[in-house]
Amino acid sequence: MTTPTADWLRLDQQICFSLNAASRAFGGVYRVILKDLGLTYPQYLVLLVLWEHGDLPVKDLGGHLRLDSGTLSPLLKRLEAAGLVHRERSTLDERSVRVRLTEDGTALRERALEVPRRIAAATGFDVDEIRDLRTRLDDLTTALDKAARHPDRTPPPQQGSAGA
Amino acid sequence: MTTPTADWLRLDQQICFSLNAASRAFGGVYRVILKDLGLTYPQYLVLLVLWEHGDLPVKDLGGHLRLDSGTLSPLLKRLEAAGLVHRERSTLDERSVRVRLTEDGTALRERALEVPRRIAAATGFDVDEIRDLRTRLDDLTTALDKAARHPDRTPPPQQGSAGA
DNA sequence: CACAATTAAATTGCACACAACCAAAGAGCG
DNA sequence: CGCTCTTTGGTTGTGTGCAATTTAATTGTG
Repeated sequence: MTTPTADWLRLDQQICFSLNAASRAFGGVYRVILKDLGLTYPQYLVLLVLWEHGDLPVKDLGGHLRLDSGTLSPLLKRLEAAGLVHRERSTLDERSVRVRLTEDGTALRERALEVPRRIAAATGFDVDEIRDLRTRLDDLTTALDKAARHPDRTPPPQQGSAGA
Repeated sequence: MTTPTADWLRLDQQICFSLNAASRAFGGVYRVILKDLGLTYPQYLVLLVLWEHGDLPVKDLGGHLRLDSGTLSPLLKRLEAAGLVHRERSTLDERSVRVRLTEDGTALRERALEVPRRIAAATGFDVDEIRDLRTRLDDLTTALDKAARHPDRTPPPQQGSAGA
């Protein structure tokens, strides 16, 4: 109504594109900072989960990170080649592969403690702003995930959605 | 001060990870919606720019999207194979390659007008919320880009930043 | 004009993401 | 036990994203 349809393609771009750009900008900063540790950003995320939760099967790791085996398998192979984690099949359930930190992987945590401060400094945002932003993003993710599971049960914006 | 150093690795994870997760969640929704148009999300972004600005050299396209030729070259090759754009070297400056929409590429815009409405519906956010979020994300991107260019000239977060 | 420096694209190599498919192992049931 | 179904990881193929290198064209300087 208020916006001509022709402008929608610009408005639309701004939402998703801003998110995409911010995500890649973060990636750029992490890339610089994590280079000292020999890690990529996704590898760092995997280690964060392991440092916090200890040994985990690949399945649970993917649950925490929202990643599937197609992404995690080669990534974990590289972390194992770097000597930071070790993979071993569970004896109870041989389908499951448990990911365990090596001594080097555990030790790397000490050096990683520097990372958050440097990232926070790079953003220039204070803690409250960050927390607020995070909350909104998580709400957005939840809504989008739900929408992705159902194909498109969204009623047109006109008309009251009395259908429920 | 307020947070034990050991918890920083969790706080840190939440900011960047929320952003990353939201970005990928958006990607998932776009993937479903754009499948009808035979486009990926980055390809759609390229077309958005071309629909808005008309013909552009690869360089300017990358400027709008914050992407370099390493990403754009193969992407544009695929768009050209799909018959949506055409590439031709400029006669004035033969280093430059101009990207031009074909008739099919121009016509696709009509069908793309549906996309923003479906995306907006998927988020469940209203226009003001979206705009506010976008503003913050753009601020974040600006800060991060600046920080990425300078290695690490950020003073410790204590001390009032009276410097301005 | 010769020649170094710069610029625009393309190419190569590496690392995600994700869909689709595959194989092995477990679970449930006759 | 045999059979099917499900679960868990792995593999393959496609498409980005980005660093580093290469090639061709242009610009700047003497």
